[in-house]
Amino acid sequence: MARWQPDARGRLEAAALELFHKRGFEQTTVTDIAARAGLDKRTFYRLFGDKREALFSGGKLLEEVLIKAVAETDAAPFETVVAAFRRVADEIFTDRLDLARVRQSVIDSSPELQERELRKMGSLAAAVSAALRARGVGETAATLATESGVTVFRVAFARWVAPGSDASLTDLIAEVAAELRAVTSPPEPHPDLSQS
Amino acid sequence: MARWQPDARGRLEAAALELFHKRGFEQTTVTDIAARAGLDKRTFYRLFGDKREALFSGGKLLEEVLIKAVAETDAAPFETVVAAFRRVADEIFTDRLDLARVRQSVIDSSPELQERELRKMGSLAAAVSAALRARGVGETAATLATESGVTVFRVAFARWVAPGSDASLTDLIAEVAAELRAVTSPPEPHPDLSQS
DNA sequence: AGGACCAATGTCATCTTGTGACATCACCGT
DNA sequence: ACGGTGATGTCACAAGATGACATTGGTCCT
Repeated sequence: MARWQPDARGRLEAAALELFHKRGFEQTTVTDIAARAGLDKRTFYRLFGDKREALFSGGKLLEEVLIKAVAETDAAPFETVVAAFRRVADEIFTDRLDLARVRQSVIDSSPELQERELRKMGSLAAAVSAALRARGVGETAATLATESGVTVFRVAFARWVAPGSDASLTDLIAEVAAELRAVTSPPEPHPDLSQS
Repeated sequence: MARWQPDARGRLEAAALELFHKRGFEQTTVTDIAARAGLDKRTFYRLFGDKREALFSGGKLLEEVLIKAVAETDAAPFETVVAAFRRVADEIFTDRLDLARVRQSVIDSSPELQERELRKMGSLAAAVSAALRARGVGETAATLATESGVTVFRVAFARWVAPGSDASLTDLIAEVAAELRAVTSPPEPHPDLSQS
């Protein structure tokens, strides 16, 4: 059973991350990636929809864990989503800070990759929202709770990978969630009339 | 001054919207668009960065109006952003429902266009957040208020263009903002112990 | 054993996107 | 009139993406 090297997909992902990091996304050709993995360009396109997708295969696991957590949690919508993201932080991102940093630096360097990341977040949000609705949450509440939860996760994630940071992602998510609650709280009737 | 037909950019935008709508985004070639506008493919790429950009030129005006509204409003961060979007709704989207519906149907039909729309929203959010920070709002609060405001706008906009809807975008934004506040309010300590 | 079959990969051809380099052409001010 | 100038057209080409077909070992069935 040694006709081909095993795990072609994994080799291509590793090669892509490496080359994107070293030369930049635009300067890396799909043929380069395939060659470094000992494969052909055509094989790359059989395993990935396009050049960017090699960086985003982990999204599937993320979505699965998240959906499962939502389905198993019984709380108010927004709290459920936040709790689900905290569980994801524990189960998936702990011990992967270095990888996350490299990956994020690559994404930050390319608008094309940022677009794809946004799209992944969007489909993630759609799945979470569907999971909430499956629990009886109304459509609007599900959407708003999900979007707010995703916002919290994104801000917390950005802090987590920022240089010099050392807090755990779980804690950061809890902190940012509290801050969002404060920001969206109904305003004081006359906030400008007194100092308190 | 009739060497060339005037408003090449506008003609290309109209041609792109028409062809994307009639044949679909993928099935429309840049050469098709240029030909229909009586121009050359190369000219298209001088006016637009890529094929999708022909659908998103309005974003610049949107950002300007939004930034101006944020700069001129003096209220809490989230309320400021919501108010700014309501002003945008009045100044830009009123009387453009039909166009918005066509445009949205085109975007909804193509993942590539959805990616671009997400990116536009992202840069819009960055600009709004910067405008808030220029008014002394802290970085985290600015980000969270902006992202929440954008979420409100997106949900309201989706309702506005949905078939059968007839409420004004301004009113929808106010409604959704109230719903988001409700969703992110701190939860009751023991919500399952009594019916109230 | 021997051949049919299969799944992963390679090869080739082709279209489209996007861009650099250069040509064209009518209008402009002097 | 003449040489800029700016918007446009023409040509060439690398890279992304995809369909059609070939290759190649391994598996399974008889």
